[in-house]
Amino acid sequence: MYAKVIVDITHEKLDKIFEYSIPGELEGMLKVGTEVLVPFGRGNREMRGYVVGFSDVPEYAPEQIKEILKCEEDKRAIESKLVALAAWMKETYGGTMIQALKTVLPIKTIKKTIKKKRIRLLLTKEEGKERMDFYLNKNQKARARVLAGLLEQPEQEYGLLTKKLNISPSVINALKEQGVLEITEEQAFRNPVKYQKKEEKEVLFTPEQKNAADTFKRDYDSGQFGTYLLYGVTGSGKTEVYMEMIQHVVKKGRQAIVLIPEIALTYQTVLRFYGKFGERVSILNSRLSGGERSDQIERVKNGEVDVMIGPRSALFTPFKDLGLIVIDEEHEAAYKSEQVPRYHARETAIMRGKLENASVVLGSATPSLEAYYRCEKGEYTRLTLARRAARQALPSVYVTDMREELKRGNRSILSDRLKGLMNDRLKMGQQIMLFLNRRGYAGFVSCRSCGYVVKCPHCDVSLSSHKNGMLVCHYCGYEIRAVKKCPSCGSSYMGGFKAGTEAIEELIKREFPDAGVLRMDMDTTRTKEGHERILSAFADGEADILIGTQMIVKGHDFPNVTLVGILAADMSLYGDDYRSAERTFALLTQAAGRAGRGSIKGEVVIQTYNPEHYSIEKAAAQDYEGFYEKEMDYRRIMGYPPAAELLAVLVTGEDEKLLDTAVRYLKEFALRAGRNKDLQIIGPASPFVGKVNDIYRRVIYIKSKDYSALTVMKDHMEQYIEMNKGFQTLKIQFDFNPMNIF
DNA sequence: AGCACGCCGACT
DNA sequence: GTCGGCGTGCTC
Repeated sequence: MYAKVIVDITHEKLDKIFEYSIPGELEGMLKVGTEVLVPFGRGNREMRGYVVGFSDVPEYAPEQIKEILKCEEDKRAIESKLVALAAWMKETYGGTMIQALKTVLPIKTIKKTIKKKRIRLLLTKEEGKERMDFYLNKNQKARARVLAGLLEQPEQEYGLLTKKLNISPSVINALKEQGVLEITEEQAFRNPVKYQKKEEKEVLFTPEQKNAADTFKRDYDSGQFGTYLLYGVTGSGKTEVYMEMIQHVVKKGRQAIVLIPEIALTYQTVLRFYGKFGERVSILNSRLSGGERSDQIERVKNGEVDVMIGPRSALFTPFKDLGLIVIDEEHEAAYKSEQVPRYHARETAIMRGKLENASVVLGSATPSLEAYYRCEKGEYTRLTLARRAARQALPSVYVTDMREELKRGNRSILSDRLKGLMNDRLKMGQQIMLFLNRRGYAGFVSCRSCGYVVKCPHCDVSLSSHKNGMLVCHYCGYEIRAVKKCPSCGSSYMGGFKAGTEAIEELIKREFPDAGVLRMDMDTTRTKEGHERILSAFADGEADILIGTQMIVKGHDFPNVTLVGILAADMSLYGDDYRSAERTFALLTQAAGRAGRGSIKGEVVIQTYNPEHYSIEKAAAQDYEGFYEKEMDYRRIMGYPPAAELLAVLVTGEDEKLLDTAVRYLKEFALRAGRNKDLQIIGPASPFVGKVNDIYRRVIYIKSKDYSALTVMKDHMEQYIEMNKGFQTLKIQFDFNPMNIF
């Protein structure tokens, strides 16, 4: 037997799998993920590595294969479990083992950049000069180079110095021996958030909240570590329930991970956790510097942290004894990775839970169809919070049909009803949120005469018009001046489909000149903390109206908001994507849930051209179950997840002809390989966006009732691709149950 | 990364 | 000749 071993993933050159033979006494003791000690390199120095697979036949020249020295079964079980998780991810989502390991053990890569080795000169200026003459006399050029560098700046980074001066490690070592310099490794952990633990307020739970927490605790205490769906309407107090569960787990000496979509990871949310768990909480987010990130990991390893809050990647926090993983807003698309391995945090969390005997709690007001479906099948336990925590009523929701408005001669973006209600609120000093549902369409420019649409020459998407008179591609950043005349028919009726937040802001300011207006979108939040600033300004009552896109839906609680207007509610219905209806329903429900969080009952106006579509109808009625039934029917008929399993094979390349041939071969191979199986193979198709940055894209879809049939197919295809040189210039990615149809 | 190998200039 | 520094390349 032979074992595949990964030695160290921090250095690119070693970033591959090595093969070792397994000595008799270790036979049967090794598993995927086990840490082993192996001889490495010419000097056979001992190195730590991880087993990532096995084989009966060696792939490498057998006479050159060395033996594993020993295995350390339990010593560092944490990382071993994470490696085992990586192996599962590779199997389930495709890609290489190294890619999987890099996602799961990012600590090491980052650690090196932080735990920076530095070189410090130990000599004074005079001593240095003397030494320098000595080296020059002996013609020791490299040593002189280093010394000269250090005389200029006595302390420098190891990597920087060696690269800049082209110095090999042997030179540094020699100088160290001579006492000219020393090598230091800095290490100081910072805590990114300063705060004080507030004295705990007594939380009064509603019967529903208590019931949910108690069910969890009972199972947990009896050693049942399952998956729960905490299905609670907006404002039902899911966070309190999470915290109660976490506290239970922490009291038993175990740790918890809380996943939050990046956009919802606001200071406010984090503060609530700090208030309860004090310094033993840590956060990971993209705004932390590399140093701060690795400090947090170091704190975790030292056992200084009980609760880690962060986005998808925080799932891999190396806790010693993980007891609970919470995934808030479980339906969010951000939980699916866009990079290989394209894993879903929900499934991966459940797998990690299995490996570590931890429970998983998924929370949402609008659960993903997947999660709800698994509840129906009895795989997850459902915990329901049907009422708002402070007993506020759910808001009243009105749907206005914009076609009717048009017929009545109202050509404005605002329906008469919304405008009327807005005037009311402004008079009463209450706040309004206007939510614009735009996904990719708004702002494109077309010819009203011939229908010509201005597109990006490098990407297969239309350009968006910006206020500064430029047309911009949101995929590659390409920019041109706005055209006045149609390049196709020459007519001058070129017009933008103005529906961006900017345009709406202008209109609102004109319509309500006395109201304070804030706008929040990609442009206004680009700066660091811009997001936070706008939200807190609005919370402090500095403006009456907040206009924004998806991002205003999450996070802050605004008790003074009593009216929510949803403009162009059906925008997200127009993608030919099987998840459009689900996304629309979730967005509308979440947006509507922003209204009436305080003591006054809220109202919501949904403006649409499609009032009879079930996602809008059911969202207006706040009827999740009704929506679920309808949507599941559709998924069943069409064979989309979660009714069936779907694998997208995305192939990209610069040479369109080659791409087409390769994809045709790949499909033929899939047909042959899946001949006797219950598979459906569709395509190849040009995706919705067929070209990005001059790279063409094609996609093949494979459907099956059985997920494992798809992973088997993926393995076959991976082999086929590796064997055939023709695929070398192309990039092929597998996406299981993709979040959108490409 | 870190180790050994082999090249090349300097010196007994 | 040989000693020792320095760059290069490889690691199952």
